[in-house]
Amino acid sequence: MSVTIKDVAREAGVSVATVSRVLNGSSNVSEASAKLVNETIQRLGYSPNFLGRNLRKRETNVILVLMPTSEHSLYMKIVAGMQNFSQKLGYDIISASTNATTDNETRQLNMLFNRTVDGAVFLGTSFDAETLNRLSANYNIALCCEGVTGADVLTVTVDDEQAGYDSAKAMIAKGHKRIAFIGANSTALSAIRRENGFRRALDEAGIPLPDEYIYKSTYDQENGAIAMERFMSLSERPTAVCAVSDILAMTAIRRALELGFKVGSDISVMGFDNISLCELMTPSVSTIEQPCAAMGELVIKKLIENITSSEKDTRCYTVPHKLILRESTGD
Amino acid sequence: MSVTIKDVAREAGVSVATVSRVLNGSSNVSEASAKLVNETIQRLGYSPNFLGRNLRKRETNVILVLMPTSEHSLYMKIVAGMQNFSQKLGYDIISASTNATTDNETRQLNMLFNRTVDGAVFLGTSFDAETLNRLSANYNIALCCEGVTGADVLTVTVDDEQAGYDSAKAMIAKGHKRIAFIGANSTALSAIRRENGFRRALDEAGIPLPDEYIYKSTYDQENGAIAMERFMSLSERPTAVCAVSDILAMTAIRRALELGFKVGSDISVMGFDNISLCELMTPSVSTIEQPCAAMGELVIKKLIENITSSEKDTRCYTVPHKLILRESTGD
DNA sequence: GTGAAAGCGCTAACAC
DNA sequence: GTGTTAGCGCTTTCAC
Repeated sequence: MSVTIKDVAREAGVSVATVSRVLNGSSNVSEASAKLVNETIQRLGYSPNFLGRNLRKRETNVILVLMPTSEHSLYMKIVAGMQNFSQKLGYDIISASTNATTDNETRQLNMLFNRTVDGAVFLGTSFDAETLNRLSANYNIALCCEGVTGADVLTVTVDDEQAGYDSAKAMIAKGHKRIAFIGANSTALSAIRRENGFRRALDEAGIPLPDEYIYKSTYDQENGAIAMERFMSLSERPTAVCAVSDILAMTAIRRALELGFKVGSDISVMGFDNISLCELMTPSVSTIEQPCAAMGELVIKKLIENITSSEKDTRCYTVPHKLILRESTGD
Repeated sequence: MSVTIKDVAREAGVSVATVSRVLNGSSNVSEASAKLVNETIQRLGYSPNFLGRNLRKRETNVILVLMPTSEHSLYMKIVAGMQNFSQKLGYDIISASTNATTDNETRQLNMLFNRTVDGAVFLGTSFDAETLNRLSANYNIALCCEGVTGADVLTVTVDDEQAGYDSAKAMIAKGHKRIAFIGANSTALSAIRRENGFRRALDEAGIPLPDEYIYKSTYDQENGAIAMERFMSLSERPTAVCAVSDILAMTAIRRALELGFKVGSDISVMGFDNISLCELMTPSVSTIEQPCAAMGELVIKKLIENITSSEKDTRCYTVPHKLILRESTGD
């Protein structure tokens, strides 16, 4: 049914080795046979079976990307960046969503164990440092976007502490003196670091931070609304809010509007990520941009280096973020 | 380096055949050796190499999903539905974005040609009917969400004509007499059908449809704003607008707000798809829901049937849509 | 119930 | 330049 290298060899009157050579661009083949073979390939509609090839070469040139959810445009942008870049290096990217469950994550990782892919990058993971270290010792893996404390694994993120600092600093620069924070009390390292940066900025500016100005829960979108409601019911309301994600900022904004406040004047709101919706919303959302394409490219570059080299780079790389001011902070 | 079935066999003191048998749950193996083999597998941390297995079995149990863009939550929801479902049938889903270019699409399809996957489903495609028919003759493919005229290929969509009809009908039921339409003059069959349904509803109700009430361009988000601007500058402004996508509806809404109109009273707007943002936006967006999970499940079910059977089902299946009214139409 | 051996489609020595 | 051949890791007859 399916045409194989053998068929091509027979039809072209050469050996399978010769066909393989033209397939792989080997120089040791005469122009004449190359032409003949290529014509035969065309004529038979032959396409090499990569199961055979990959089995023999013990590599697949495919990298798996695992993410907690595929319904977050941030991840999609990162994956797109990876795809564009890896293509040039002859690698394919395939991706899967784990729904943030360890079960799914473990199951998806089988592709790594069963040698269907050469490496994996986690856009957030539910594995602990120990598990990751064990994985990293035996396979080529990397973390992107979200690091894990104590994990001695190749990692690419923004400088979350500095980004949190910059976010707060932007509000301070606008003259705000009462600034609240919507965080996440998950174990997410990025959220913790952003909060640390936020606190440092207020600290440096001598701005007090009452406990009621900090709302920490999960990344679930409704928490933005809950936080805002809580803030705006305080006797001394904040005039600005920094959130650890755009989605949280957006639902916070929506609730503020519903409560009758003018966003951008009564209350300013900063997001984080710069997902495409930031521009679409009314008001548009100020935020810290994560450079998705750059992060994706760097992590893929480093991971492929690990795959193709004998030594393993397990360092943590940082890419530059960017402050973007829009209507939600009165710009 | 990597532990193979041979290692397990040697360590357990049995033949590779026996190991293979316990791996595949064959009944013809004594309880004793099964136990022994399983222990050895555990001890050595063995994981079967699927390249070898798939090569031998000539199947991968993997299905490829190709989509124009991964930054559309509609597609992500469909893929999620597919994933949850296919898992039960022992299949994995991998997905890739084509950025709507034939080049990318062709390149991605190599996974089908090189036998890395058993089948492919297109969430929209740039291939013409002839190409698809040729593909379908030699491989297991399916279309989901977006059909192609003349393509004799397994297809699953909503009844777009009826959905367009229902969208307009909902506006008519609310008493609107001047209803405009934001469409797409792309070759997208769904957009054409939705427009046909829209026209039928107005026709049946005896409502005139001046040319200026139809704005057709591409699915690019800015076109919603352009359309709305055009509509609202007419001497006789429409009081309702139906769009072929939520994104177009949302940018239309945003522009209407910017122009000082009250959305839901001055102008009602209907979207299409029911992406999660519909609820998040202010005002929330009325729409026609596409049943993502149901579409994903059905197409995967049918495709797997094709893969595992000798005859090929190339019919077109339809799944039920749902009208959802929210604030943007004054509800 | 178990093992020996063939072979899935391919690449890469090795010989010529 | 080219062909022969071994073997990647696995499943599956076929004997026993």
